[in-house]
Amino acid sequence: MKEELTISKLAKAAGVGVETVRYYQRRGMLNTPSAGKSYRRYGAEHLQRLLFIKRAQSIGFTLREVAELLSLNDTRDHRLARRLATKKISDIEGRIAQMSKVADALRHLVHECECGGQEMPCPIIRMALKE
Amino acid sequence: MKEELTISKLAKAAGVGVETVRYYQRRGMLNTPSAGKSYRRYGAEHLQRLLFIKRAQSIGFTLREVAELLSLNDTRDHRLARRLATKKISDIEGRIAQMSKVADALRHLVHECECGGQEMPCPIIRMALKE
DNA sequence: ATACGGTCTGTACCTAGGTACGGAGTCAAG
DNA sequence: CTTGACTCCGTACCTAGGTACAGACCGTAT
Repeated sequence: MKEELTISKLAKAAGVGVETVRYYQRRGMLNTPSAGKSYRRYGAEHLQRLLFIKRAQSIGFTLREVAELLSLNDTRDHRLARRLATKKISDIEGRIAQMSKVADALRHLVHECECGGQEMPCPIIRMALKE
Repeated sequence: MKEELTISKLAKAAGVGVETVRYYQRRGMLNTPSAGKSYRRYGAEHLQRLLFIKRAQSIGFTLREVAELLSLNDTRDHRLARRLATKKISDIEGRIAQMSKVADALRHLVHECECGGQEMPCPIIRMALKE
């Protein structure tokens, strides 16, 4: 593998800032290649890892969880990875269910609000009061 | 209306901490009744507001947005409340779509991992790399 | 060979959303 | 009337997830 990217190229390729890359390194989520008296060079695996972090994060994983996922990869413990992944799946399902309910409620309220006149209290505000 | 609750009763009723109540007051989201040389007393409307904040927050509104919603309620600007709610709906829909894709991918990977042997690299980690 | 711009290290700062604490006043039970 | 619990107020601190320096060093185009 050619280690060809400087840190700023790497950051740019991943769509993050240089400081963010360093931050992940500080958190131990991204290894820091040795500099050898010059600048560090980064390769495809670093980029992959950064993209992984970004994607997992955008899904709603915290950095701590992302780190956990990454370390599973490193330990090659398939069973554990499966357990975590399975747990994560039900997490996600739960969150989706929650969010669907909320979206439904909001849709209903917007509709109700459109129908009601200006004089009544806005139903969007009242929504949150009842389960 | 009877203003009967002390701050700790109020906080408890809403399921938050006393300090959190004060924090919301500092943020101007909850008014601070005058103490009149004694302890402040809180009523049902304070509790309602606190519950609103909690619920709206659990839905994914930031405190800033919650404050905005509350002030909308105060100004009775239905159109703006609707716009906010509508925007939030598409936010939520987007996140649901994202999360569904991820859940699917994870399910697929868990299956694949269960079928593959220990010797192959765990596919669960590889997931996030491809769209 | 020097100037300009990127890198490295360390530390400081930022927003969001709280949480904790110190010191003083107040309330209510015994 | 004392004691213990609660309140008030101001300020400090905390985690998460970064972002921004400063000062020194490196590397490349001119």
